[in-house]
Amino acid sequence: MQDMPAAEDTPKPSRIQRRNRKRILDAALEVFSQYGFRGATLDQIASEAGLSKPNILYYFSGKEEIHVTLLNALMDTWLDPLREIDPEGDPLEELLQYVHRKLEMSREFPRESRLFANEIIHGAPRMGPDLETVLKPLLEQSAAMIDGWVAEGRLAPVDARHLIFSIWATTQHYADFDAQLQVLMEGQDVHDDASAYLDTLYRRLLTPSSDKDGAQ
Amino acid sequence: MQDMPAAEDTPKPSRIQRRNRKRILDAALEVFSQYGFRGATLDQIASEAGLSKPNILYYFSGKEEIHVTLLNALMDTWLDPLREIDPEGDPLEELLQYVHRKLEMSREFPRESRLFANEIIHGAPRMGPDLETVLKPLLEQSAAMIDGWVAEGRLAPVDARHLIFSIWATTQHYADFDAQLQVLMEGQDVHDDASAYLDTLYRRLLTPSSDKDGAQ
DNA sequence: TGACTTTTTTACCATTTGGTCAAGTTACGA
DNA sequence: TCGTAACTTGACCAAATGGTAAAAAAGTCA
Repeated sequence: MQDMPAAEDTPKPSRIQRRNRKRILDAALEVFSQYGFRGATLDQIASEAGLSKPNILYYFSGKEEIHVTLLNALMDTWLDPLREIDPEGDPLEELLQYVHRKLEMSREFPRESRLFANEIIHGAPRMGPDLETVLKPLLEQSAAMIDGWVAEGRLAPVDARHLIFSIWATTQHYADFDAQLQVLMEGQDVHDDASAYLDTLYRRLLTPSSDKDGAQ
Repeated sequence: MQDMPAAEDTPKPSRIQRRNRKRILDAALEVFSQYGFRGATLDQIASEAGLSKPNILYYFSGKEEIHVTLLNALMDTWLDPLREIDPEGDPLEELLQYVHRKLEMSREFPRESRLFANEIIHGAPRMGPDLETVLKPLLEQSAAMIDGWVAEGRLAPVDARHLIFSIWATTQHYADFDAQLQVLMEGQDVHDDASAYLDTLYRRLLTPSSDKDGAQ
């Protein structure tokens, strides 16, 4: 955490300041997630936010800073579901709940998902540090927890890291590839079916063989 | 198929013409997949191709045409693995083979995967028609085949369309989110583990219960 | 080799776009 | 109500970028 550029360290964000920064970030999320970093223009963001371009640059030092701000804010909420897994809970149910929470986030925050996906696809030029310092430790911790569950025989043997990757992939897919799904499943209730399918998928993968001492 | 602009309908592409068009498309794939459509510049593509910018515009009418050409060419090879599923083969093995072929494509053609992902994430502005006319029929056909297998009890009950979506998601993830994986799994042999994991995942999902007549 | 076609390059635009600046305008405490 | 600080804007840049035009160069074939 070596931020705080010593220039303007939020002494006390005024009411109007908070409001406008929020407007800008909302607009930027919309525009960036739709057109990508280079595809988005400050004019678009300004127009979407209902502010003038110079006014936007009054609140943020540049296009880049807006993008980075969004990405940082995103990272936290994005990983919340993973943090909420209870190591004391029932392994299978905890993981299934994680899947469902993640899928729910794809439905509720598709723009955030696409913003993130876009950043990673392009090599994560602005997220390298965060991935290393925030995501990686959390992955390691979660993987260790899952490994523990497997060792105790409370989950079927599974590669913990790739399990997590596949949960990310399958759930975020519904947000990131929405345009494709719209064409392929026009009108159908994609998310409800997805929820049922993913439940089946991970239940069959993770349910320990009920032989002899088999868990529940 | 209402193309063929009546202007230049490839009478006979000269040797040098084929060579340069290929160079340009190679370079464009590299640049587009890395920076996205708007993020890529003709100068970059030209430099990567070892040609001058005007020279590129001699072979393609514009940036857009290069991109569309790439996308169209991609669609075909991209769907080949799905077409190769043998309706007469063993259901489980056919589908597992499909998974492995798809994963292999992610390893061999990550740029193509990212190009495609990028296009879809941004709303598929240049692929709408192709998705409808090429992808959708193929999906329907494949889903029908899988439904048939399930009905015969040769596969565990499963939502065929979402099964296919999840295969796409999990395999392409390894190409599209490579930057993230590099950080999280530095140095490790991601693909081999992925291959084993996905095999387990889909085997457990699809293996029909070995009881007498199956069904749940 | 000479006439003709294909390919390549050297300048050059016109527009877009991120960003600046100085001059307003508004909010707010004393 | 006045003064100061916070906020907003119109007018502008400079650089980047997609694309054009016309001439030069390189092939090609008789």
